[in-house]
Amino acid sequence: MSRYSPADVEPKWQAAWADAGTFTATRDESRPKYYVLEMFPYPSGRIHMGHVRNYTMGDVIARYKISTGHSVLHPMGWDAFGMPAENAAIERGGHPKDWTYGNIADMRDQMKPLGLSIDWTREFATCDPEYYGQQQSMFIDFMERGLVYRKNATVNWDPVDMTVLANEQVIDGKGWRSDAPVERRELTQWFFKISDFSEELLEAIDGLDGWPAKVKLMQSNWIGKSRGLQFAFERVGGGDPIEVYTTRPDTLMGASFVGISPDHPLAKELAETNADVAAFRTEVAKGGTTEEALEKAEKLGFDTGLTVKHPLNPDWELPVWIANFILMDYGTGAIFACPAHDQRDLDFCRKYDLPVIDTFLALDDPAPVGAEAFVPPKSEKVRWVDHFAGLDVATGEEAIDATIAFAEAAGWGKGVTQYRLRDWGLSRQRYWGCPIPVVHCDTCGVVPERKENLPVRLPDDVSFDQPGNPLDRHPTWCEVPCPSCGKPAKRETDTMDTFVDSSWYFARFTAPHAETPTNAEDAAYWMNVDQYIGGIEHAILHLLYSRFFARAMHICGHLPASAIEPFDALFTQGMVTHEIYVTRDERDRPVYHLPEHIEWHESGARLGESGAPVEVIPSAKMSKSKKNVVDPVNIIEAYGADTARWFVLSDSPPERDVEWTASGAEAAYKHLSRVYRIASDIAEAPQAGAGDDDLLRAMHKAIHDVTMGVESFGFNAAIAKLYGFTNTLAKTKAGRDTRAQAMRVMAQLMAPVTPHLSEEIWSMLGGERLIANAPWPVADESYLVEDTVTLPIQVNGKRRSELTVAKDLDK
RNA sequence: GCCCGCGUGGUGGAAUGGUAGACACAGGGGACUUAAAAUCCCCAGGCCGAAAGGCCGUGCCGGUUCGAGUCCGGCCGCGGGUACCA
Repeated sequence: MSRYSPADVEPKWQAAWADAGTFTATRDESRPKYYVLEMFPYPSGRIHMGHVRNYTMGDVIARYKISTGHSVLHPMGWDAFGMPAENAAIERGGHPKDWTYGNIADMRDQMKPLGLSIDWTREFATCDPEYYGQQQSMFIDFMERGLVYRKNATVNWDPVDMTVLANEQVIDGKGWRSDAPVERRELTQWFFKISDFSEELLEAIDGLDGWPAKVKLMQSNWIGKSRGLQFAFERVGGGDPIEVYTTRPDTLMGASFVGISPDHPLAKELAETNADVAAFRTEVAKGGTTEEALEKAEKLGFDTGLTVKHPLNPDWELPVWIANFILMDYGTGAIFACPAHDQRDLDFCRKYDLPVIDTFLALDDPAPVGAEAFVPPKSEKVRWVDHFAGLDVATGEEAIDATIAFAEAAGWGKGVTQYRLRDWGLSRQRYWGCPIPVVHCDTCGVVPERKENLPVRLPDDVSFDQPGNPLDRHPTWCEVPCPSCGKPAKRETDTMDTFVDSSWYFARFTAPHAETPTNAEDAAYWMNVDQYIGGIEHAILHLLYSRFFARAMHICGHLPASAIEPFDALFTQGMVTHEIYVTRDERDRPVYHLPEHIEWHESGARLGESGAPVEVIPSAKMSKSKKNVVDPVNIIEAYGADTARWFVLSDSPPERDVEWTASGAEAAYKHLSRVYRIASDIAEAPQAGAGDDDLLRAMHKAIHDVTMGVESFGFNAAIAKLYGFTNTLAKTKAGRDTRAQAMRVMAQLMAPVTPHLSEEIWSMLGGERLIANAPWPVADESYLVEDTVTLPIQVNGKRRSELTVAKDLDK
């Protein structure tokens, strides 16, 4: 009997699939199509366990769908633009292009031994000019349809390096290289008008039946529809009134002050003549631009000395403050504060000794405000002590509606629907991205490049020896004739956010070599993606941008109306996590270390090289920056791809995070070896022996359970059933033919997960052609019916005994 | 801060509101072997008990229910996102 040897078996069957063209996707109108897609990888250079888990899941689905008669599209590509390539060029020299394409070649080499059912003829990278040229063409289409525009936006500014920083490059409010405190600065940037689609994107969430509820909820909250009251406070002593927006107009009688954003036009105007205002604006411009940084920053205020009149009582004057927690991007950039009913407002008023009007809404009687604000519940009834809108006892919702109606009737305010969703800023002041195909002309203004001049290619001759965007410093690349008037003009040097690249790649896979972004027939046949699989970390941005892009592409004629929701079903796999190992450098900044460089001693974890003690941080998402990554290549070399595939699916439910530990791969290998050994024994057994109903019953149960598992992403449960079926098959006294039949079914049920081993067993036991093309087995229902049922006997909800009875009492 | 998840033996986990811990890993015991590896068999939530059996047990506190790991409310801990990481 031969030993199971993946090193011999796996390449053999990969060659057989390639010869047979088993995974080449073909448009075949006679068969139902199935498009399965995993979120494509960033070419970091090494595949990791998260990739193996992600692509194995997609592969299980793809292979299962092939065996159930579908024409399957299962492509792979590379999300190849982005910062790490530039960082590599800065740190180690070389060119981002060489680094990226080298990484792609390396990763492809690591991925192919996994035996994935990928149609490699459709592979592309987003940094291929053939891809980003089509993207530039669509950008121009979007411009023509008013889906793109320019406006000012805030960026992280490193005042020492004189460059824009990504949020990731801001560490504790300081630039990662310069260590200088970061400032917020306004810059003219390109935007997609995703906010025009707020309502549509929100409403359509309801129809996404194949999406996880949590993702739909996150997207809804992100779009953040709210109804509120917009009205103006008249200035005492004249001047432009201050427009405010509030979602809690029912608290208007508790107003304490009017607050404006530091970026509000009035604040900017005051800063021109008042040095203190200017100094305050500079002070609060410190720090990064993330919502988290803004929310967590100390709440700071500045009294402008201006006052406004309360809309319901002209004698009631409120002070106007500039406050750093008010965002210019949301609402009107101005609010009124009600300390009695909002904790943040209360904290602010206590800090700056502003008036606090005692509770005028209460569950029972009005009570003086202490340290905690009473937030009126939206759905519970509350006594409305002030009767200005004709209310007595009402819910918050009713009070809000009544106040809006009251204001509208009186003519001093109007109900307004607001969305939290902001337009998508796509400008990046970086080299390694898709160039924005426009030209700045002194005469004609901003002019799109002519389509016949696309792609606008990135120049190869750039240097990364100084901070900032090398395109800005390029001596000739920027100098172009105006596409409109032909006079000398300047090319746009901003490149696109890499989210643009990943917002339509799924459509490009349907016709990766087309001369236009998509091809109508191919898009009509293959779209939508039937099953999309990827990490939960993309629940909001990538998926929302893709939903927007599909709509914009439809408007421009690049996708059919049926494809505006491009992903029929979404599965968010959990992440592969690992402990993080850290030491500190001389400036007490963290230095991360790979797991393979750590040694474990009695005293704890130590660095292998120096023996320095290592701080162990609890398991978190595997990431390059934290270096808590494990290389699957070692496992594939030691045990084979099938073992790695089996292992990543067997131990944890696919939607949950899994912490990688070294143990387990060995066990998976032992199990696959055992299955192979049992199959070999059967193949060599004499042609004799009786049938066995128990074995057939177990076989049909396994078909049923595994099919259910594969269809519902219960891969770990399906594998547990296969363990059980293996135990049954190992112990059975059934004859050779029945055992062979059962083992062929076992091979088929395992084939989506362990395709190489399954092919080997299939051929060993007389299966015809390739198992990859064999039709999926169907469970015979008559074998699934149990004759008896066991009933628990419970007394007061506690199990006391059990009773086994025949199901059919007549028997 | 805000939004969204998750929390079950030593470990990964299983369990349409109905016998908690399937299936594995690690561990213990045994068989085979000159020996080891490999393989096969058995044990195994905690506590008490020789056993039969009993009590406790799904992060914590409370609630709904004949019955809660599962549903509801409030905490605690961990993770993801937070618009320039991808």
